[in-house]
Amino acid sequence: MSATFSAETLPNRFDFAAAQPRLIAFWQQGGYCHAEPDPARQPFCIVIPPPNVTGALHLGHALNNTLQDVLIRMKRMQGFATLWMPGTDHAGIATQAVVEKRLKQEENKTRHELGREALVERIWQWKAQYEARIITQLKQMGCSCDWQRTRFTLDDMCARAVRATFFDLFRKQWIYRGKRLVNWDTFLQTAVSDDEVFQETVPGSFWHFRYPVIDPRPGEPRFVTIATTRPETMLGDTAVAVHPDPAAALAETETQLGEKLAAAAAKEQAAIQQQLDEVRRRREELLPHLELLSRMARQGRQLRLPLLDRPIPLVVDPWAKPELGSGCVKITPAHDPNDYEVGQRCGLPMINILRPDGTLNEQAGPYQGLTIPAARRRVVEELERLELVEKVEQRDIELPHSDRSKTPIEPYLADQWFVRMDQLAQSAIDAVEQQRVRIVPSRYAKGYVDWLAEKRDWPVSRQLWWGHQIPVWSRACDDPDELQSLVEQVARDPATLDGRAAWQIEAAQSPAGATADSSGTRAGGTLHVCLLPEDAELERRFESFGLVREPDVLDTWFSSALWPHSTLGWPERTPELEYFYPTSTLITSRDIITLWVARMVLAGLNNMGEVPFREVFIHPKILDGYGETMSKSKGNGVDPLDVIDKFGADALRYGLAYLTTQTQDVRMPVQFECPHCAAPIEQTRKNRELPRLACPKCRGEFSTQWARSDEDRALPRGAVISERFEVARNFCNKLWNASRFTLLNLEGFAPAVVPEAELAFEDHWILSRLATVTREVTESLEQYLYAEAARALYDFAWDEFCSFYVEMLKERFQDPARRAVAQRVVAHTLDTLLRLLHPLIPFLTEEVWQLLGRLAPRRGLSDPRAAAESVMIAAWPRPDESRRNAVIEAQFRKFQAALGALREIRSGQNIPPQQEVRFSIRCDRATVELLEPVRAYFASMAKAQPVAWGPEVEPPATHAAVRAADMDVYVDLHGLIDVPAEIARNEKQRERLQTQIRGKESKLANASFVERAPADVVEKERAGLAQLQQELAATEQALANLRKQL
RNA sequence: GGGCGAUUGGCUCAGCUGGUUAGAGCGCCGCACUCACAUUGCGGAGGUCACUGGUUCGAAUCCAGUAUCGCCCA
Repeated sequence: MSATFSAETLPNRFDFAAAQPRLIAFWQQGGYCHAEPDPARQPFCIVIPPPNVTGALHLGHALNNTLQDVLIRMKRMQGFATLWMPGTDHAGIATQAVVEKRLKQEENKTRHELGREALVERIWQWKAQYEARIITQLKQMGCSCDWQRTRFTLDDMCARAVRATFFDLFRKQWIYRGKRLVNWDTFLQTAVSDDEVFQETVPGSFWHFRYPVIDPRPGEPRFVTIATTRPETMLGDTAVAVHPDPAAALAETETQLGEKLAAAAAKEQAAIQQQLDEVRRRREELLPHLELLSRMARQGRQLRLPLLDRPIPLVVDPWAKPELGSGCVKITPAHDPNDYEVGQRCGLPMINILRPDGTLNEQAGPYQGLTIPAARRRVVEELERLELVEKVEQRDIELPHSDRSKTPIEPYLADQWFVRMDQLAQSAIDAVEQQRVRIVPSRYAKGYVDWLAEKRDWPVSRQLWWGHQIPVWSRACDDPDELQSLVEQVARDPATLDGRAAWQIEAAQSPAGATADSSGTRAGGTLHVCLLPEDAELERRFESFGLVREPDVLDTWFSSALWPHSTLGWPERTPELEYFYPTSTLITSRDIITLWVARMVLAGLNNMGEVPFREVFIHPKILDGYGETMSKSKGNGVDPLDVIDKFGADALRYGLAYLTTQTQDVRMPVQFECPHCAAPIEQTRKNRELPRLACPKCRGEFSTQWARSDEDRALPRGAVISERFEVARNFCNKLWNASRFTLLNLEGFAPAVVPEAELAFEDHWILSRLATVTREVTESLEQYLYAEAARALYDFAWDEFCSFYVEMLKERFQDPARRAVAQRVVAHTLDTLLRLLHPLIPFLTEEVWQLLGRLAPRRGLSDPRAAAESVMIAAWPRPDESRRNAVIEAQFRKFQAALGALREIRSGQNIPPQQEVRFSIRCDRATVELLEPVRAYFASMAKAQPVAWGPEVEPPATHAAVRAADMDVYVDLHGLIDVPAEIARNEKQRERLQTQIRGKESKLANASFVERAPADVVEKERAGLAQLQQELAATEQALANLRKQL
């Protein structure tokens, strides 16, 4: 092992590509990431938001996991028993969708052709592939998860927790089955939740149809007109509604519009006035007609549904808006959410006309078997033939689409399992309102509480094959006696008696809420049995009773909701669960506060009786340069591995943390990188969708993620990266080189206690600054202020440690008398800086830590001791308050100001860098005291030799002057002066001073300012003014002198 | 329609509880490669802090409204 380094053995760039895999292995070998319950220490635990196995991780995940790792690494260094629980999510619908899509593309098969078992097998293969990739990505980012504990939401451990939870809720009757209108994805043939639906405006038609009145009486209309955007749904109509009191409704609308008009801005008034006129016109022309229809409805009059010739009632319901369309509305309870509610209120039958695959069923009569678009065309054609089409309008329609398949959603009446939310939601609201769970930033608590307060029952069944199959076996019995005997049989089964099985009865639908096919009256009901253990024999026994297992699986969020306790072993009371639960912090992005965070809280409270985590930190989202969210489907996604390849994992992490402020989303312009010449090519909305691009620099062609054809795929791939990481990469490199310089100068290092008296001025300064930065960084990270921590370290490491302290060391290292102390202080300073930076840039800091350990295995100022074998387990620095010294820091700022003045003059006078200048400073005695010890640094840092300093210093005959921090710095320009340049510089200076003086003068001329502002503020202004006036006089003098030399 | 957030130099962002000459990085201009680092150093130019009112002696900062953008919920 070499004990010294040379410039040859230490490269001048940090070779992250070589270091990363080596250090990952080193950490793994050390077992530093593994956590066991340890009663001697405090626990600190984070569960990872499990990335879903649909695809690889993108930059958003990189951000999310970086923030977790930063916190985990700091807490580990602070001495907590630290567990970061990793894992992935099966993401039922999303993953099944991608595998099905691929099956269709590559083999032109549907899942039904393949069969349940084979499809699930394929999805497992997909999962294995992506889980491995995700974990590789996390490891390469440096995530210090406890990999031994890696979980998957569909593994046996999670499955037990899911089953136990479902069983518990079922037994409490908090889970039930019911018919509900669901968002049906006809492509995937499953219900999707409201959260998986997005609205999209598409051009469509608005058809006005006439339905004949049955046996109209004299004076009554022969037809009622309704309008629809979905003509085929008329086959499922079970009523037409009219408002119960159209006059009142119109009056109400008119009042509202009147108020709006009075309050509206001028440019909006015309539009509102037009609406108002329209309402008034309607009251004139349409109201009598609507009132007639309303009376007819109350008399129980009926209409004839065309095409199917079914009599349907005219009903009254406030859903029919007199101010819109004809004022009447067709009611299709089984295929429209609003109509469903009307159906419930009016006790209408609900006729389902759809099959799961989106074709029409037997209820559609002659249209049976047609797809929705075909049925729509036929219905319109035939109504036209019957002359029942009044008119067709073209208009834009907001249509719900499935987020998963991107196809239109059909509202559809289906059996679904629900979790009753009233009590569960309330418990989760209380937890946040009572601050047992603290959400940071706190503004996000509002959305959480508002969402839960709706207490909408949670539909948890999904018509999928990939997921936790619902552990319920059911049998419908029309005959009440048969049901009774079945119940008795189940109730006396040993499994029921010993609590492994539970049952409930779903009453047969009453006619009002009846299903479409309820032709006969079912007086019985359906028995549901839930089995707790996964036990084939038990299942067979219950199946022998005629019970059939529910084919549906559970919503993915059902298993994710259990994540904080299921991963720790629940329902078993494992030592891990006892020790680490409740976990400490959850770090996630805002879009899943309701979907996931809220559900974890209520599930944790239900299962554990305790919240799942104490704090939730909500971090920003990463947007591209256009402010759009990044996603692979848009083509603006960035793969963290591409960033790691180009800039290194540390740069990725540091860059992300640097951008994590409390209020802003992260905007990150994205570039392609030409694989031929490495030129960055700005990504645009246009080029990001192309399969191949040509580099504008070298003309070379390359492929993108969209490459499909063999020809495109043969081209080299252009990575998608962001130059925003350059800043972080440069910072890492700067730090590497400062470390390199230190290492190259530590030869002969001998640890020893450094007495206060031996410390140089700059040592006191850097140690004071170090103590301050230590405190700032610790406090910032503990409050999730990542950007602040990163900035504090950036500024300290670059502008103070590198630009001043290391520069000053150059001088000291040449002096054998001062060398040893300098070595001890810099070793200690670097040591502390590495520890502070380690959570952000683990690789570089570990690499340097190891190198430093070879030269300075024992280090420290007051108590030199052996360094930890890895910085990862070194103690987190504690701010040494006794080192903080405001006087020293103020003095140092004076030195910096003097140096700045010299550099400014040098640059303004175009003095060549090699040319030494002589200077003097007029200043008070105290300043002389501090300048004396730093005398030598003026030569090394500004190539300037001090001639004199003190109160009596007079400027040389030919000079340039700068006033800074109560000092007049004079550079002797004898033989060097560029008079016009100096005049220009002074004129600019004069102008600046005059502006500032005018500002202060007018402020002080304001009587109320002088009277009402605090005395110290006024005094400060006066002093400032005097100062400026003095500077101005000096500048004027200098200008006069210079002009004489022209 | 409701809620939340944003709007600061060409770009990306700081600026906490009102008093600063409004800062940083990138980009730009000038100078400099011999001793840690050109992924660097030194200097410089560039902003009436979206708009309109209000509070105040004083507003980028507090309040109200407007506009634009983004997200969430209907």
